[in-house]
Amino acid sequence: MFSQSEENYIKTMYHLAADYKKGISTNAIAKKLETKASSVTDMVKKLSEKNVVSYKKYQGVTLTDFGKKIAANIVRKHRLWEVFLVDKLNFSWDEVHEVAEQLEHIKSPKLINELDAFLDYPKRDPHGDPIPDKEGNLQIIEKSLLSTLKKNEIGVCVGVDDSSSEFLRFLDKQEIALGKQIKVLEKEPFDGSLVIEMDEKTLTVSNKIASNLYIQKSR
Amino acid sequence: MFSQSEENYIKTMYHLAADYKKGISTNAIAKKLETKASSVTDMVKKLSEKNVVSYKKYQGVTLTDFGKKIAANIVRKHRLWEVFLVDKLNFSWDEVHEVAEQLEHIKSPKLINELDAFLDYPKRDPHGDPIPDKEGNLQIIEKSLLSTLKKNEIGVCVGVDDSSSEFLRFLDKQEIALGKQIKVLEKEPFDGSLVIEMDEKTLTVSNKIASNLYIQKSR
DNA sequence: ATTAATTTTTAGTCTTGACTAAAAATATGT
DNA sequence: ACATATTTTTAGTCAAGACTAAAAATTAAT
Repeated sequence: MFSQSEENYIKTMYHLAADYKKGISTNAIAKKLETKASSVTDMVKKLSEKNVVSYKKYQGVTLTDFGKKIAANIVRKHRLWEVFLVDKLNFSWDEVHEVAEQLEHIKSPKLINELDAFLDYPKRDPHGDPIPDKEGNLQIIEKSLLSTLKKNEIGVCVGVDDSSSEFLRFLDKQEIALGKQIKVLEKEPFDGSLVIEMDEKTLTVSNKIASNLYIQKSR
Repeated sequence: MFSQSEENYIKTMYHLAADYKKGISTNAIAKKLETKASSVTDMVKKLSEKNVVSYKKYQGVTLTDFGKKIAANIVRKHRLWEVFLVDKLNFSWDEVHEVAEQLEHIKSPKLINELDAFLDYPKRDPHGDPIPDKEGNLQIIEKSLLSTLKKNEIGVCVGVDDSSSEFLRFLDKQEIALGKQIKVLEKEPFDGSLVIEMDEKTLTVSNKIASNLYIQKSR
């Protein structure tokens, strides 16, 4: 059994793993967790003792298979709770994160299995991120940043990269949501902004927006 | 904001208050929390600083009005989560306590208000205990232990005193549940056992059972 | 009313998880 | 390649919350 603090480290390393293929730096972890590198070193040593991570001094950290399983389970819980909050309790997608950060630490296998069933086995959370199954596997879909689509390409909005409240609320205001079909009408080479068609309406989005929206191309 | 540990102390004192009208002993708290009296003294000092309890050395502890409000809110959360677990997630009434002990510490006013609405504003938890409202008030009903009923008195089962798994599972086996109508057919003076009628069937319950079941008398 | 028994508090220690400052290792720039 | 900059680790503290053992206060008993 792991403490909340340990779980937060494990989850953070899981999320950082993609960007640090050959070992996550203690600094990167410290930045994400808003703590100090020295604290990270301490924790990493402890988790190494528990076979959650493998770690050689100065060489960065990687999750073991065991660690990955623990992590996937925490992420599973986090995302299921997000679905619950949005689908059942009228939370909007920019309000769920903090609460799910707390709920993900509740320890009860029955609770999470029943919750999964109650929500009808959702595959993705409200931001479009995949929910790991009980074994920790997650279904990958090929998605592209809207900014990488070419003129006249069409796709469906399937996720966001940045999920800050500001960005999510901006999307709400523009009525951009998961599942919406988007077609690229124009690409402005100068600033990278895009003219897109959505709901039979035309709108312009900046490159910054387009670089934070994931689209599953249709073909 | 209070730590989980502080909240556990506050809740425990709230429950003990009924039995210790003029100050709760540190020993009583220690027993309930399965800790040592010296640890309780430390915590009580801290909570006294925060105006949650009033405390004079060697004289026992009482919750302040502020403390009572905090406590009622924790109990409210605990009991609402219990309703959720039983009504929505197929938990049985003997399985909910531990999980609710964890869930009661989640901090989010919106979460608990929405949960309350989602559950359709329940008034009692799965064991028949009243759920405090947002202001911390709880609706009292007059209830009597089954063991105090007289021959031929009739009532409805509205709660349990002991809510250990063993007792609750025993009740399940006998099909005794909240809302069931019970009539006392016979009282055995020798051992205090009762012959009761329920669901048009007759059964005998020991005094120990009858002293742990609350009945609202009908008249 | 003293003594004895019990309860409560104090004093000091331990663990977890954080911190700062300094030392050690690695990375970078010319 | 070597000096400098950056990153990482070590060493030593700190606070929260628990513990043990001893001291102090209260309660009980004769």
